[in-house]
Amino acid sequence: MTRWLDKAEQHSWRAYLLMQARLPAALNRQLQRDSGLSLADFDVLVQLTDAPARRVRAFELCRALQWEKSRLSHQVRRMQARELVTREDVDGDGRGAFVVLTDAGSAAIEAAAPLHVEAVHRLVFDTLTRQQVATLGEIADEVLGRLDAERG
Amino acid sequence: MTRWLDKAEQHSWRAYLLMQARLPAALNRQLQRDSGLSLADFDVLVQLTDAPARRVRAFELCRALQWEKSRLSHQVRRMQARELVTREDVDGDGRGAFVVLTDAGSAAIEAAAPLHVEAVHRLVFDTLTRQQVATLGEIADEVLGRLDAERG
DNA sequence: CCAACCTGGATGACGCGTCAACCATTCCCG
DNA sequence: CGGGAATGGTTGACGCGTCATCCAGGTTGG
Repeated sequence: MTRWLDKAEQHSWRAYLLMQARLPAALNRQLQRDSGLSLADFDVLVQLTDAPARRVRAFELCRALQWEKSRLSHQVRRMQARELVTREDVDGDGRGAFVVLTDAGSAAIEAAAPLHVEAVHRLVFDTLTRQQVATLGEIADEVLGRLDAERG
Repeated sequence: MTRWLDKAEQHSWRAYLLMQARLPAALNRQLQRDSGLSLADFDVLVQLTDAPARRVRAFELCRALQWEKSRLSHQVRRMQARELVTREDVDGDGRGAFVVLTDAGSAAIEAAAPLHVEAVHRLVFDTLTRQQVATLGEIADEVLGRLDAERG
């Protein structure tokens, strides 16, 4: 016997699905329009900005961003083509690769960050109460816990 | 002066972003593994199942799903290749097109639906309180309102 | 009537994301 | 040692999603 969703669950689920489709799209458009960056670009650049010598090992980027390696590889290739980052060999480990922030990349994220965080404020936090913000965090933590549990 | 995110906002935001990346991915994998369908396939098939004569005008599907027309067109092309749907001309309007559910499509979603809703229960609703479910809906409605206002 | 406009839809290019396969290097253990 | 397993990374194919562009068929106003 299938457990279907009740009225309240259905409404919340539908609304959540819609938000989850439209919010990233809106933030992406804003970033793209104002700074020529995508959300994925932004995430990578943030990690590199916070790193010593503006460089991070690829596998560490994967860990920090929770990305799989092939995803990072593709992303870095595209960003390299736009000269936001470069790759460098690691001496001491012939397999490894550093992803290195370029000056252009640095400039791009410094320009983008304030506009992006402002958009996040406008679209999300300005309309939510402290309580709602707290609950959002709890919900996400719960679901993430479930996801981790499921993967064993 | 940029308004950065405070501690609580930052935690909620990060957790939300992570959930939003991993939850659809997990649901997609489940659906793909158990039924050979994607979430996008599922959404389209649901609409068609609820429709008289198992067919809906393309532009009505766009309205119902909040998709843009090119997205639907691409999706229908892929689904048609797998014989989940077909297209039919509309008599009375030479531009229009019906998207029509096939028997294979009908069988696919009937098999997929119970497993999918079960996964949604397991990953989301089983761990949330009624209050959290309600708040999730409120949050999504707030943000969707903001998004609509911005496009105003 | 017909030209301008609007609507419904398709297409191509590109970025994002996953999966599977592959390759080189390094590690580890018998 | 030497050979198999693990690690770090790349690549190709494919589905998803957006944007810009195009097109045919309708609609409307002068």
